[in-house]
Parts: sequence; structure tokens; C-alpha cells
Amino acid sequence: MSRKPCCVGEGLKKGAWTIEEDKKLISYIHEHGEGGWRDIPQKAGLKRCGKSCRLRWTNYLKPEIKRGEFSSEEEQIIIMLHASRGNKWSAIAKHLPRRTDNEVKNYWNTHLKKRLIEQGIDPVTHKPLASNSNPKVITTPLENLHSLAASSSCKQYSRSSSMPSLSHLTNNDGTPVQVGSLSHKKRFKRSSSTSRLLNKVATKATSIKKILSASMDGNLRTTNGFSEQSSNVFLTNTLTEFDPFSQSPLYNEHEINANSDLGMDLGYDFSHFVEKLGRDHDHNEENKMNMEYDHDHDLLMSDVSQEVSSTSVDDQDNMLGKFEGWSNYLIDHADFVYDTESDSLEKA
DNA sequence: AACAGTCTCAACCGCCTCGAG
DNA sequence: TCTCGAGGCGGTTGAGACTGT
Repeated sequence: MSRKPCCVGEGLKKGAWTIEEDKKLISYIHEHGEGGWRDIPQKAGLKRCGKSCRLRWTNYLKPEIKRGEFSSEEEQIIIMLHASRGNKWSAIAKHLPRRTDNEVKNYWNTHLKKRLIEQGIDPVTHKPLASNSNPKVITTPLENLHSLAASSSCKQYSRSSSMPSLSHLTNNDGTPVQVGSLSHKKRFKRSSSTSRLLNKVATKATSIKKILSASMDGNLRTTNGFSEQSSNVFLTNTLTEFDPFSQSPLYNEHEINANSDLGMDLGYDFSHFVEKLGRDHDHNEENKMNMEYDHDHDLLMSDVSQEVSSTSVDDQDNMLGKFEGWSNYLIDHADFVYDTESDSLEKA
């Protein structure tokens, strides 16, 4: 049994809207407001179906809609939210003020998806493509930040401009970051403070990953006694909350599924992290890193059982603050560097 | 200048969700 | 509880713009 098409009618127009049609629709909605889309075409004198009117209004004519090029911050938000939510364009668009789901979807399909593929990242799973993957390596969003930082610190040029150097992006050991084979049609430049933070995170992403792994195994030892059981639980909990892939088989291999281990509800909104990341970091990058550490370190050592049972929105915000302090701590104070030769953590 | 190939994005299609009755 | 319809959502299409030769 097939469903009746929504817009069946004699003489209904399809295709691109004319200026006259737009004027009629805008005029009618200004006078009568949105809603009742089925009746709008007749009342507004349009030979369109109601659904077409609604789409035209919500995706194009609505005055608050922001049009034009996406900023690198918006790109990062889309990529990170897509990693955690998939093709939930409407949900993603809610975190991009004045952008429509259709616009986000189009931008993903025409720009961001291709860019990830060019970098060897599967745009569906946000993990390395099969041809590039190393089965021994656990891939996390922290790792993806390597490539994300490399690309999100860039912005498209027009098709005709020249390709700038990407040599400013370097790994921990000073070697250039591999950003994949960029198409000759895609030109980039660096920008944004958020990108700089991502770059900063990316330079230590591998080290952080190993530290996390060591923590999960209970083998983490640092100079300040950061290896207590409580902090392990917190790290497990935080990583699982933060990491959209924490439910993957790769993680299950390491038995770090905090959801089952701790019996908690993982309803955490990953986008809050992204928003907070950009907001706070834009506010005062260096000052913040220096001032918040002690506070967050204290929080890290606070009663973990409270964190485990926290599921409300307010508590999630607290968790985010602690995650940020924790990640800043790792970035600034981690004593370990991952040695690719020996596949082990070395004292920095 | 002309043509072919590629890219972009507005618009459409069909299914889903949810609230009213 | 069920049905129905309006609105929402994600996938897809195709016309027009753009680029390379």
C-alpha cells in the first residue's frame, strides 16, 4: 500500500519559486503568521502545495535565516555533532543559530563529507577508512581531532585561488601533520581561536589517548598521584560521556563501557561541550588555562560517586566544566608522550 | 567562444512523529 | 485506544552556475 502524495492537485506549480510568488508568501505570512500551511496557497493566491510553501518559508524566506559561507567554527560544530549524532540535521542545525537543517545537510554533503574522505576519514563512522586503518589502533574522537584540527583551521578559498602551505601544522615530534590529499579544487587558510585549541589538543591527542588507556587499565602513574581508583572511574565516566564512539566494539574490547559498568544513563548532549569549548576558549584562552587548573583539579578529586549518579542538565554542565579542566590539565601537564617506535608511553 | 564535466543548493519526495478528536 | 492529518525530517534530484580545456 502506497501513501498518497502530499501535493496532488491540478495546476499546482513545481520547481523554482519566482519573485512574485515569494512576495505573495511573505506578504501573507507577515499578515497572518505561520501555520495552517495547507490553506496558505489558496489564501495567498499561490498555485503551490502547502508543504512547498512551508519549505520555501522555513528554508529560504524566513527573515532570521543566515545565508552565506559557513565559518570554521560552524564547520567544527557540524563535524563534531555529526560524529556524535549522525545525519540528524535538524538536531545539528539547532546548535547553529539561524542556519537551517537543509543548509547544514547541503553543506555537509557538498563540502565536509568530501573533506573527511580526502583525509582518509569515513564520514559515516568518523574513523579511518578501511584502506587507511590500522587494526591495532583504537580510534577515538581525540585522534580524529588530529585531522579535524588540521582541516578546521582551514577555510575554503574560491576555486581559482592558490593553495597555501599547510606546513605550519606539526605533530608532537615536529613532523608535519598528515592532512590527506587535498583536492586541487579545495583551497584552505587557517583561522579561529577554536581551531588553535583543536590544534593544541591534536598535538597531544595520541599521548592523551595512551594516558586514558593506561587509566582504564589502572596503570596510570603521574607525578601527582593522579592514579587513584576514583579518578579512574571519573576518567572512564568522562571519556564515555565525551566520546561518541564509546559504545563501539573497540571500546568493548577494553571493557570500559561505563554505561554498563556504572549503570548510568548516558543522555549527555555532546554539543554542549562544543559550545562551551568555543565560548570559553574565545573568551580568554591563556588566562583560563592558567587560572582554572587548580579549581578543576580539586573537582577532579572530588567525590566521584556524585558524578556517576549525575544525569540532570545542570549536572551535565558541571561535568563539562570538569572535563574541560581535565583536558586542559592533560594538555598542559601530561608528563607522557606516545612513542610510536616502541608503542609505549615515554616520560616527556 | 564553445563545449563538457563538475559542483552547488533549492526544491521535491516519501516516510515518520505527534497531537487532536 | 485508534484514526487522521499537519508538520517535520532526511534522502535525493536536477537546473543552473562554475571551471577547465
